[in-house]
Amino acid sequence: MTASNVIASEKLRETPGATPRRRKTAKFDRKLVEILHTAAAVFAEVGYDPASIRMVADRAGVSVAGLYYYVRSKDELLYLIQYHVFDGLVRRFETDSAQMLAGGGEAARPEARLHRFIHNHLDHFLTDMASLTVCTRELRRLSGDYLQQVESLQRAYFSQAFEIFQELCSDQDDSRMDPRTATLAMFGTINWVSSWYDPASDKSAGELAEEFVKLYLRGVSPTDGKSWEARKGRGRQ
Amino acid sequence: MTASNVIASEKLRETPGATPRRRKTAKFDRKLVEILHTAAAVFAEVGYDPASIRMVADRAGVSVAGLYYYVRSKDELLYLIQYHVFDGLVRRFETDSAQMLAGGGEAARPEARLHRFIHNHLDHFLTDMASLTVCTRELRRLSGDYLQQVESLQRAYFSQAFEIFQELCSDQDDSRMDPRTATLAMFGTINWVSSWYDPASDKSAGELAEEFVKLYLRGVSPTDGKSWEARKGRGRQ
DNA sequence: TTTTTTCGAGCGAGCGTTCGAACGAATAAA
DNA sequence: TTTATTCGTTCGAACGCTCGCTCGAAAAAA
Repeated sequence: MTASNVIASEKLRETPGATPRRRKTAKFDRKLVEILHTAAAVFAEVGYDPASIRMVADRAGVSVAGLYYYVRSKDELLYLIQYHVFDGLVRRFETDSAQMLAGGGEAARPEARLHRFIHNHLDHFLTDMASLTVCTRELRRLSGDYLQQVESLQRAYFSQAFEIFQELCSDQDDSRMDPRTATLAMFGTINWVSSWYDPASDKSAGELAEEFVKLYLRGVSPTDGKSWEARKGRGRQ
Repeated sequence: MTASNVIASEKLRETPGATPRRRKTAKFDRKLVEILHTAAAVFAEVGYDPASIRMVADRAGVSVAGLYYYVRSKDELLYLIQYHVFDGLVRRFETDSAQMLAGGGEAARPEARLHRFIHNHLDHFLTDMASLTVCTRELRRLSGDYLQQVESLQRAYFSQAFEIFQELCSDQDDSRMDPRTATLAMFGTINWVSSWYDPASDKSAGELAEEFVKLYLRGVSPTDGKSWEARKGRGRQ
């Protein structure tokens, strides 16, 4: 987390306007990260637009002007949150994936990699629910350069999953699943988690990942699938 | 559509404040519906909060004050859109479901009913993308009585799907899927559609429903599921 | 002293909402 | 037929409020 915050903070200095930008001190970076977490919490609670910069400042224990010492705008606040999350997700799975493929054997199979991908996502989510919630709920609220950079990471994240589904879908000629549809279906499932998950009463990230993987690999009731397939074929409506 | 608009309009008259409320004329109801569609389009484009009442009024071809003749507040605009959509979804599937169960045979099987549920949802979505998009994107933006009423319909909608998954999950003792998790996974998938779907290049509602049902009934690559299940069992991370 | 960090006060803009007056068409009274 | 009355509908203008954001100076740290 600390490592990728440095990246986000570097990103921050080289962003659009190319204004020189204040720099230095580890203390600055530390407090910026603290502010980002506070902002994510506020955004997750009431939504990005209804949340005012004054709410964030109050919760962070600084004045409004003090907040603007760390951040250029409200949009940048959201941008840094989203960039940090997607960057973390992509990087972590990239590392994992390389290891799994290098190791070969069971871990290199697409089924195992799908499991890893979903687990990675849900684990991130449980670790920082506020940020992940903000990422999925305010998906396209930014614009211009901010949006472009975030979308670039989102595309990379999508590709990681898409490649897995391409492998999973290719070993069957008839009634083959479209890997793009399957990928989007899965993203829907894991992104939607933030709208219902309650850490107090729901399953752990590991258990949930297990269930999702089972669901996507073999469906809801494995023995029943084929008999239904055979019997069906009638039109409806 | 006309029928359920009457309902929405009745609902409108009996809502919270119990203020007498203006009434009469089919012309009023017709124009209200037109305004709701315009509002849904604007909300879908820029988001509920960034959208101003003036944007909606302009697009609807009325003045701001003129808009408030039809609607009590911006919140009510969103409430009426959401109420109308969920009411339509629940009612239509209720009717379908009753018919299917009464007819018995193939159509009464949970697999067929799942297909019907998903098709119903996606069909509604393609017919009125703006409204459906607003419904899923601004899920909990309302409060008080408005929120309660919409959530009540959402719960009803969830139950309709949940019952199907309960049947689907029950005929297997070992490695049984949790029907609640499966239901939430499916809602994630179909709600997420509004964030990527492009009617110009993507599949039709029917094709998409077919793919989703296949995916949830038997997973991504049916022949592979079992071999993976047998081989797996190793821990990870 | 120099540099980094903090903030009270306030700017202009845009927001959701309201008000009172007016319009047009239909109905009732003359 | 004309006039008066009503009632559904429309709107220009403005109200109060909150928003994101900035400024210049002071405090704290180096």
